[in-house]
Amino acid sequence: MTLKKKILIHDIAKHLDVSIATVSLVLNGKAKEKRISDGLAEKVLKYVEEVGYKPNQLAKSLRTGKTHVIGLVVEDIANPFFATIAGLIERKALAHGYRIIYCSTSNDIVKTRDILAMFQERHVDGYILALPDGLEGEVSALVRSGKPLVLFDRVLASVLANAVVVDGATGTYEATQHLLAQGLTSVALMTIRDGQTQMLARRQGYTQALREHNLPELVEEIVFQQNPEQVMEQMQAFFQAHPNCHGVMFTTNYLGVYGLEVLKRLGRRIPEDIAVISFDDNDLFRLYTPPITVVAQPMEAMAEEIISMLLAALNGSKETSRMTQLQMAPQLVLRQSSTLPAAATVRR
Amino acid sequence: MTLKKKILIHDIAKHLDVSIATVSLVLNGKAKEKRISDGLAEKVLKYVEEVGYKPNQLAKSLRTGKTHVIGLVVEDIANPFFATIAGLIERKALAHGYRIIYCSTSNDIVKTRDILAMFQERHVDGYILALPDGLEGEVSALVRSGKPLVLFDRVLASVLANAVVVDGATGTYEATQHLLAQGLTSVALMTIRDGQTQMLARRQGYTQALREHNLPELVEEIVFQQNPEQVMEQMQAFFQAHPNCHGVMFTTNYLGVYGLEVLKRLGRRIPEDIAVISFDDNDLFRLYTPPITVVAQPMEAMAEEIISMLLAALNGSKETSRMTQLQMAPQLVLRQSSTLPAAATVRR
DNA sequence: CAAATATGCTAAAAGGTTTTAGTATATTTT
DNA sequence: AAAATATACTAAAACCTTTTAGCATATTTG
Repeated sequence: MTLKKKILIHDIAKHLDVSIATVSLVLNGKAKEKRISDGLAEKVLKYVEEVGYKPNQLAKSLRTGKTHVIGLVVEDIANPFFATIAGLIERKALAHGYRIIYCSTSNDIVKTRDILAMFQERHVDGYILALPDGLEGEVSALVRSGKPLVLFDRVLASVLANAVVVDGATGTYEATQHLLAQGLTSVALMTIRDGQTQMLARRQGYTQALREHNLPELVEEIVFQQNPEQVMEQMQAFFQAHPNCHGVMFTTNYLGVYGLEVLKRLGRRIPEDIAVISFDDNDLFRLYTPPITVVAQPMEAMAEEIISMLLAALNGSKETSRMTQLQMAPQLVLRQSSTLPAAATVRR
Repeated sequence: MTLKKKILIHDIAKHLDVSIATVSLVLNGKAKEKRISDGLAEKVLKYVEEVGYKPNQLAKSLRTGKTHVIGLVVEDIANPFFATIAGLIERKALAHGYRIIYCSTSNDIVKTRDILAMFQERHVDGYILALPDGLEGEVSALVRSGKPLVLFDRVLASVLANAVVVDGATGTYEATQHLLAQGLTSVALMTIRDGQTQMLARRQGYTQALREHNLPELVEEIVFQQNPEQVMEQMQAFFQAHPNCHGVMFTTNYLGVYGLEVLKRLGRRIPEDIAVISFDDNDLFRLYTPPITVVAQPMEAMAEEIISMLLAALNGSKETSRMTQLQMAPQLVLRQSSTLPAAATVRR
């Protein structure tokens, strides 16, 4: 039960009767470069191993300015989309020696501003960000400062930065086409009232598809940051007000979940009474009765791209830094919820 | 676009023509204690505010040994249970000025050992841990070292530490009773092959209920860390081998999800052919057809207890430290999946 | 053989803060 | 009026590294 005092680089140096600098250089792989003899380097390494010395990361960070920590900002870690992407990012980051410190924004601008300031204070080496609208200034400043940074899921209107997003417009366009091709004439879009770019893109794909069929749009914007019951009430009112709407597309996973609950309460059969498609895939959609057609995002590939983009920025020279904007293709996963029984195909 | 150099405490002191110590003391609220005059204190505060000086957290941490970071270890951040609890913990921690740095263990002992070492290196102030078995030594050492620490979800057999867990035995006991009360005579338990304490408790509750009814156990242990397809194959084989099993209980959310998929593939009707209950609640279970009866854990309350327990340890004196083990009651949420149609009640 | 270069290592500064022990003056007590 | 105490600060050590500039000594070059 010996309260053994934390061992320091100084102790190593003393014991081996060399200077602190020597130990440090060896430990940081600069022995060759700084002409420490192989014999001595080996001796240092051996003793360090023996006593299990680990440099104090705080002191190291203070001196080098590097923390090997990546700040990850998501909308809500409890949201399956973000939880999944966070899990994947974490794993890949860890494999490259980086840790993740994360925060959820709840899409609250003030809270997010605080989070960014906090990350900065903590000297994170890089940022992976899915931000609410309204932080253009902060992010621009960050980019200008040369901090490695990757936006994902959504970008900020006026900010030029590295980004990995999904081509939501094409996703919803194809999904809407799929519904219209079956003869539906009244397809609604359930989205959120918010300027987030990914939501705008998803809406645009829907709009384009309807326009090509000369059909009117039917968009319901869910007021943001209500509690679940309020959201569902709004949806319920919408569906009741539009009994002739026989198809609906939800622009994000939690809207889809709420929507399913509402349709269930209303006793609407899927797809007989109303065809359903949601953005984002998850267990619920896959296993629901009937299984829900979704526009799935390529989670694994996105995580991979995000991390490698960030690593490139982390390792790259400040001077050569170029912004990369990557748009990935989503995948329409057809399931029963959007496939009308043959009889119905013509009816509407 | 001025590349303004980071302002330091030294700059503040110089500009106000006082010592660095004075500025530091004022900033840390020790002006009164150290008898800095009100006038000067105010002047310092004003100027600091004016130039927006923020102390370097690394330097501060190096000096004080406090980082205001909490290390959170979960099994898998993409698992809804852990994602939800993580989200709640994050919010509450933030409200108290603590940040979260998290890692997923995948129940891998070696990986977890690394994570703990990493947290230590990063000087986290406290730990919130849901660990795989086999790290008794590490955690004991951590506890002995006096580091604030709270285990949750599961404890470690031989380790005495703060902990917040759910009374899983009672949860499954009541759930099983509920099934047996309806006349079922063959109820299976689908659990994982692993010594995690929460799983053992859940199994025990099931065992006790069956014993009271003089019925034989029917336990299938899913081999850990297979891929989804393998898990489902194992389950499928089990259900096929036990056609007379008319009730099943899953001991954790992802087993439940896999189970539903398998039962669907097999065309078994719920609850007519087989009644289903799962541990943990989530959107899928709530909205499934039929809705799935669950043993729900009190997420919000657990998060609250975890954080307040950790904060108590963080603020408490080293000397007075007492271990608290808290067991919370889960809630059996009855839904259709476990309620047999009247006709069936007697049949079996 | 002197000068130049290579080799092998180290002293000390730097990174930015907190905190202890102490100093100088002002005030109170005896 | 001397001694004791209170007041208002500050100098410098401490936290633990990394890294630059430089110092001996050994080797090579001209």
